[in-house]
Amino acid sequence: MNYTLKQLRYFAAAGETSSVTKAAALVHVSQPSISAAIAHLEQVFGLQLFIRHHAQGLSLTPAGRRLLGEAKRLLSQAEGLSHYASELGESLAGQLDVGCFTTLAPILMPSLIKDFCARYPQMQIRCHEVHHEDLLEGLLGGRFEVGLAYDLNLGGDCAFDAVASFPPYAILPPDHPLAKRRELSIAELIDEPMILLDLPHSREYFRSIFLSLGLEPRIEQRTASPHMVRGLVANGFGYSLLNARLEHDRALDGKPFRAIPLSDKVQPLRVGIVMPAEATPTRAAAAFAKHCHSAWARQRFPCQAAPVPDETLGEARPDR
Amino acid sequence: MNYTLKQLRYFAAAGETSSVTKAAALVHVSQPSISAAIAHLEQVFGLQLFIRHHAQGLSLTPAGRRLLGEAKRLLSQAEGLSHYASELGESLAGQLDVGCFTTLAPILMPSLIKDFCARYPQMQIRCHEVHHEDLLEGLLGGRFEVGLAYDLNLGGDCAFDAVASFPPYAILPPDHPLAKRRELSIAELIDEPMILLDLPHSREYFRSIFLSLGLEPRIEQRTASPHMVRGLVANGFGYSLLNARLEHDRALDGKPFRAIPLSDKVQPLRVGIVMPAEATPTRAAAAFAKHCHSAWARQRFPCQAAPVPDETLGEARPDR
DNA sequence: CTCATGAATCGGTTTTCTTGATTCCTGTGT
DNA sequence: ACACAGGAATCAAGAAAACCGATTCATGAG
Repeated sequence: MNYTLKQLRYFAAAGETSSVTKAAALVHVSQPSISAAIAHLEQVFGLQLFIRHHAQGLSLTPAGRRLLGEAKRLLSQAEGLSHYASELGESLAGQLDVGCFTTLAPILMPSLIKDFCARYPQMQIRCHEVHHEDLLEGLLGGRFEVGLAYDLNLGGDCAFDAVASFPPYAILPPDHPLAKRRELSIAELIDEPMILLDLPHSREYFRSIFLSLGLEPRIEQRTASPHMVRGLVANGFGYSLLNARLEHDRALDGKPFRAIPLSDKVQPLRVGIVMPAEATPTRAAAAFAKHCHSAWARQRFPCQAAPVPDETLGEARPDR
Repeated sequence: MNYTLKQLRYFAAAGETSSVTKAAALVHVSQPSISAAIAHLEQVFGLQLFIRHHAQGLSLTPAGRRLLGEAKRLLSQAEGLSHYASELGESLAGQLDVGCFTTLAPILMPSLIKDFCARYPQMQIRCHEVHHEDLLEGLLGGRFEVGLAYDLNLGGDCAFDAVASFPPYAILPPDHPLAKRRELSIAELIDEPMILLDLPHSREYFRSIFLSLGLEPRIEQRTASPHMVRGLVANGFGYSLLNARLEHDRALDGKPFRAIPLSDKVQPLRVGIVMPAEATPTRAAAAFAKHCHSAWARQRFPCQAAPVPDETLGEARPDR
């Protein structure tokens, strides 16, 4: 058997007023309740808290007086916990853990974080660069509150809130015969050797693009790194398709390549906020999501993605 | 509406096991109880603590994880309070406030405190020198836990536990004709001028001694200070009766006097432990009371009082 | 001696806690 | 594809407790 915060509260009231009746008035409760609470505490502590003066109120015993201080301290800490909890839910202060798809992170997050923290100086964002599976697992496992990723293959557990759309574009070696074109169709490239960005989900995405046109690419090389793709293309191994575009069209080894929009109507890759489907987001998480939307609307990112058209926005969004 | 320590306990268990069922087993309670507690906390905090994986347990949200730490801290503090309370009641450590009748204090308390603290090194005694009324008020008002005083006129609110008895003795100027006697009867002194120790209760006590013999003293001077009484006697103003005896029979001005036992069968003044009647004493208080008894039995005090004979011991003692 | 005050006690009522049973969902093994 | 096991939510019912109004009891004041 143990005691209750409520009993402590009643005890503290009685200790401060030296009267059961006054304490009852103070905490808006009947006099027997106070009496019972004190009796209960005295029983579980095996300790006399008050000495009763029959028609003259109470006074604390020395032990009771010492306990009163501790009790009040505990009560205020309990109240502090309550405050802390609501702060966690409502305030725009503290730490927000964001999981971001690896290749997207260095392109998007720095300016997002910078602007977000400028707007909410009390907040600090910790960005975790993870792969798709880790992102989902981390979101569901509570390591992150928000994720930023492509909408490939999210399970039903996570809701995707599209923010920007990345149409695929072709990249070619600068000396390629088609490299001067303003736009290209996939059909024109189909016989060229292709470098495939071979990541768990991107694989299937690019495959679906070719399938939708009834074509089959001639895959020359496959690599899991976008930088490697650019390097191979810049060094003349073939063409490739990518979605995220860098500010300057150069591979990491400094060799240039050409990026050319596609004329085909193909499904763009969408980037958006990912959150656990049924979880009610924290105010901070919601603010971050909103910030992503407005950041995209306000300024174009170096990656040059188009804002998501209105009719495709916000689907699969959690309803609270 | 507010939360409960029990709910926090259930939440902590769930947070640590990441499972409602395991938590239920951990705290020996049914699974719906855990579920309900979590739901309640989430409601009052307006904050999602867990995300539920339908057939796969729970995991904490970031907010929940942060709250878990605070919750566990609060819980351990609550437990600490409980421990502290039982310590207060049971342990022989900490502070014990003793109220002692003013004139008795410098005679009795120093060695009592010294021996008590030697036996219980964790304890420290604070001695308050007070008058009779203040002693009773302080005991009932909770300023002291134990009192040491004469048994004069305690109200029914306080119980007296006799420890030692002080038979009255006469003091005379050294050049008085009767000063060389080994003992005296009051009848022999009755025509001499008397110095009365005129304190609230002692007054009536000395009066009752004379009344019981059918005599009336010839009161020459009255003073509220025992030291003053001795000074007046030593300077030849008359005789007096006192109870507490000093180690050396000299007034504060250095003048000697003579102390002579009385041959009359008069009621001695008893000294004892005073405690609120209905209060259950702290272990420390009980230990102090016991210590007083054994100290008296073991050694004679400078005041030369006799130990209380068994048959008069312990009357009006609280029954628990 | 009566009255006012204040705490304890007592029954009855309402609220909350707790629990077993059930349902619902998901992952797994056949 | 299917049954099945594991696990959380839900439900209804019963138990415990908290709460309250009324009463009682003890004390101090007038």
